[in-house]
Amino acid sequence: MFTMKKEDPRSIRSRRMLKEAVFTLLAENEDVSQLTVQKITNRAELNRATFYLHYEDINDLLRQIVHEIFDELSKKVDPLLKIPRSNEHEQLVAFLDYIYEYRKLFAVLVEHKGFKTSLTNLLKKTIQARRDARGEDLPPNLVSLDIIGASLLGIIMWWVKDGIQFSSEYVAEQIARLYKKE
Amino acid sequence: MFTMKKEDPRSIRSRRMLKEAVFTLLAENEDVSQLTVQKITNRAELNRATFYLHYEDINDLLRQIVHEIFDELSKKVDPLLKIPRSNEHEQLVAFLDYIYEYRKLFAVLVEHKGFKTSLTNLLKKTIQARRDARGEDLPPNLVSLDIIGASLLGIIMWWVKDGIQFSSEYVAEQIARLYKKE
DNA sequence: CTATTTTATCGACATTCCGTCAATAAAACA
DNA sequence: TGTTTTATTGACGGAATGTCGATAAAATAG
Repeated sequence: MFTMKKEDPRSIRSRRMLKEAVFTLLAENEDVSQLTVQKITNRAELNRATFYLHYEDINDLLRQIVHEIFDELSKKVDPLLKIPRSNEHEQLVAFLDYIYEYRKLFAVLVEHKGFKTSLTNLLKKTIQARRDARGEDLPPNLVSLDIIGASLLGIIMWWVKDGIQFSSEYVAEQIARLYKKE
Repeated sequence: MFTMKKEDPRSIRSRRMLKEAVFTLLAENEDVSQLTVQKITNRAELNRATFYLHYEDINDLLRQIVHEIFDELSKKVDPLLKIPRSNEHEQLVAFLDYIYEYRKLFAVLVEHKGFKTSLTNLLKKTIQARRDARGEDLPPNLVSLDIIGASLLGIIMWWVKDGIQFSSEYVAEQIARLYKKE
């Protein structure tokens, strides 16, 4: 049996308040570089020193927020990877729909290095899974995973930041056209 | 005849020193977010207040540096666009070679919004020029300029930040494979 | 060439943010 | 309930910011 060491409810509440403060501030500010510990703790109605008990700095807090979002995103993506490739378009749209749902947050976090790395890794993992599923009918002149991951990241960054008027369906179709050899 | 209002040589020298200070600091720091006006003016051996006479803030200074680099880059790219498409590969390699030359600076500046916009516009302009040159044999299922620009930006960002061990030749070939329908 | 005007640079000030104390308050536990 | 543990807090020193008036250097007029 695991002896789960109980966490002080004050800590849990403080961390929740700090994260919520970041969410509301980002929704107003639109710019991650304008965040200060001062603003965050004011919004969370906590002392500034309390922040440093839970996080090393603002980047550390953002890192953890990113981690949690990716846990959730991975949980939604992983089952999709098990579906056969006939549904590739639906898979892609479902994935993009999730991003669209969090587009404002993504538009901010996509500037964060850890976020870019996590998202790229998820994309590469997904592409690799598809290639594995396809088996032997791989095209001979293969584009490397790095390149595909980087280009997909670029498209998603553009979409959430400057092209959010386009639907998931449109972006999915454009991506399909780009990568499909015909 | 234009009456060029002469600039105070002190101003010219100060701006030059401040820009050079940024270059040397970025070459050491590797991180644009760690720049401070303090550090820049210390390195430039100028008073901190002098900085604010010439630039609004650090972003303003970076904006102007970006602008100058793109003036230079555009001058190199524009002639290439006039060459017929048989030399597309050489054009792409020449373009990437220029980026490779400034890769350390690019790796830093590519985080800057103005830089991304400028680079994307240049890429889109280049792609459009090629499409125009090709005339009527355009593929029916065209990928939008926005999408191609965004994916190329993503690839270049990855290259200068995480994949600089790869040669211009390699990246050019991968890009060609990605966008060429066969 | 000298005197005057213009303006670039500088030292200093108030403000804000940062990171870290010891003191206090709240939760966990015996 | 009384004791131990730990989360929260106010306060302090240091650093960066943006903006003064004072000074020094360049441009200009006589």
